[in-house]
Amino acid sequence: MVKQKISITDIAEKTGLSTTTVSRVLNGKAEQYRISKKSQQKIKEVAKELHYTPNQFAANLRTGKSGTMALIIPSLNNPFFAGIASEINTELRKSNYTTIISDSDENPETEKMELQQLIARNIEGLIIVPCGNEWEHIKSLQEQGLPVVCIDRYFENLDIPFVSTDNYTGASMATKQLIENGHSRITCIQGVQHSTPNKLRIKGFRDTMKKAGLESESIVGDDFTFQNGYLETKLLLQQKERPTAVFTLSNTIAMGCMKALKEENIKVPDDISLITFDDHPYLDYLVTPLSCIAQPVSDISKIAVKFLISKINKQEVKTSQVLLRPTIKMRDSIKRIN
Amino acid sequence: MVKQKISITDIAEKTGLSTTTVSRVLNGKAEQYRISKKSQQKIKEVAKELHYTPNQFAANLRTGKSGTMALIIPSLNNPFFAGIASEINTELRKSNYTTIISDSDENPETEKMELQQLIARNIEGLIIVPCGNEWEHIKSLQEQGLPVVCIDRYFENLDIPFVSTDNYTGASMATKQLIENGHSRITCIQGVQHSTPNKLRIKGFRDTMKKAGLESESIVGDDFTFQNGYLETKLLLQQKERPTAVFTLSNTIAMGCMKALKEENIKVPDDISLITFDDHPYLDYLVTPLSCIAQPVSDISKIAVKFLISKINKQEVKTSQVLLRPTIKMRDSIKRIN
DNA sequence: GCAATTTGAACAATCGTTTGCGCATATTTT
DNA sequence: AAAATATGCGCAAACGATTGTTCAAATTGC
Repeated sequence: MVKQKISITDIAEKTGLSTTTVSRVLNGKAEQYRISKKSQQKIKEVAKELHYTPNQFAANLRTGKSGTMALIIPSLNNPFFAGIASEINTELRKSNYTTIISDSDENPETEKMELQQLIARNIEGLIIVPCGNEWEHIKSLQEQGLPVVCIDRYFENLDIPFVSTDNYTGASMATKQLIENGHSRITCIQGVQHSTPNKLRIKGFRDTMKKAGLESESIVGDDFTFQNGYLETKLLLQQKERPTAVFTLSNTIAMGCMKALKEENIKVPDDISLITFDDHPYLDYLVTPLSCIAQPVSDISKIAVKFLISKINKQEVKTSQVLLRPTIKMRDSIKRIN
Repeated sequence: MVKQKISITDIAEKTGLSTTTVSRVLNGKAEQYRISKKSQQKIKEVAKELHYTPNQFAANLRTGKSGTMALIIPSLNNPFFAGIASEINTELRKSNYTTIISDSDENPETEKMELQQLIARNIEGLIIVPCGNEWEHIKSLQEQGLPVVCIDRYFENLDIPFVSTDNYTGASMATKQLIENGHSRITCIQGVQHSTPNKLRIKGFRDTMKKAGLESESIVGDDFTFQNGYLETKLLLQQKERPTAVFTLSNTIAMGCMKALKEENIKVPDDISLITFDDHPYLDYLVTPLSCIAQPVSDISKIAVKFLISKINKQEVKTSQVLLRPTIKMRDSIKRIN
């Protein structure tokens, strides 16, 4: 703590006015309480001269408002989430909120603990990428009056607002692309199974396969990690009949997959085609520029913030559950076969 | 804010004890103040039953301790900084601190404003990657008693603690590597010129060139961005006599460089060799796996946190200015010529 | 059995702001 | 010139926790 912090009282003394008046001027309520221009000026001058910074804690204690929002994501190390964090951080700052970013590390217990901490900090709102399939602790916060919005992952049939990608469509697009290029033996490497995006992507994949008369779809994996992508691909390559195409459900999985392919000296797209969920600048410069389903990260973040702010301002929002359409970015990782 | 928050007073009422006693028990000072086991138990039970969470604001107002640290980085979107943020976040949490991550967006004015905000939040310590060459505002905070440590970028000849990479050595290693492979026309694309890491990297580059009798070194660029890397490379390729090797001073610059090279259909390393500062998982899967100077991100973060905690605990630290040795990761982006 | 000590806990001030209410003075109205 | 209204500002009580000090009751010592 910076010692000798100067308070509203110091300004009051120096100006010969009361803390009440100082507070009002500094909060822009001067007009409302008819403080004379002269006093206003004096107070502002002295405040500047003394380098006054209000003690948020005191103000917050009094008002119950913290000016703080919380963002909980599964991992800052995942570029997808880092991007979201960055966007939300700046977006919230525009509305004069400070964001506390927490990393649940894909662990529901950690998530709960962080949430506790955050509550103690009197957060005014929460944006969360829930990392488990339990929703009670989140729902209960909402019921206590805390504005909450889920992003990326969410809970269906629950009235917690969310903003996410239309994962079903995204996966369908990717799968269709593969099929149209003649692929039929397609393996999908998935992430956390119970997560809504994963479920919907899988559904999109399955439905599209089925519609094309391709029943033999194979789905493997269980985590949105590099590790998972690597291991599953390794296993995949052991099979007698390898797939001709792989659809990875995240950029992290894709990276793991690529590592395995590289080790086994399998070329994309000549030996195997690849498409993934999530875009990333690097994807353009890979051995084979990777085709992907790009999520509207920026829009997701902005809408989520908007929801939160509206809730706080008690504005009515018609819809608060939004799915944004992803775009497919074709690069060179899919080979036309047959 | 969650309404109907229960306070220490509620517990006091329900147990028939005073807030004093409740506070002491809940803060683990029961023994010190000889609170009976029975009372302790009762208080803890009721606290749990009521789902009590302390109001940090009240506590902090009283104690002046906020349990909050600040981290200011130039951009969460840069994977290098995102990695640092992630590490520091979890590291500080281990010591029971909440971290507020701020994004200065490479803008000194923004940095100053954020700092103001953070001061108002009574942060107990600051880890910062300063984004300008002004240090007064940071130094002044330190002089007011705020523990500060710079990471990555820092100020020489100032007694602000810092943890960074030995950039001079890193750049020397990279340059030497290039020279040993027969390169003499080497262009270095730098980042923010006044930043200490950049200056030292440039110095390492220059000295190594000079030592090898290569005086004609060319240095271009002025920002740690994708843009900068792209534009400078574009310009580079216009020259009559192109360099045989490029040394980019960050991963973002490298990406921009690669984009330009790709557009002009220049192959790495056949047409031009490339090495960059900063590692990233993706580097392994690029068209040409990119050789790099990897910074010890994890160690930097951990040491920075350690410094901060020591300062707060008023422990003496012998040295508080540390440069960590980077490692060179050879992949396939350097061609032996001549 | 009375003083001395220990045990267990409460009083009340405090941190820096905000805010409902109140109260002089100054100005205008009639 | 008295009444009504407007202007400019301050009092003092919160907010919820922490803490130096005090104090009664229980226990011990002699």
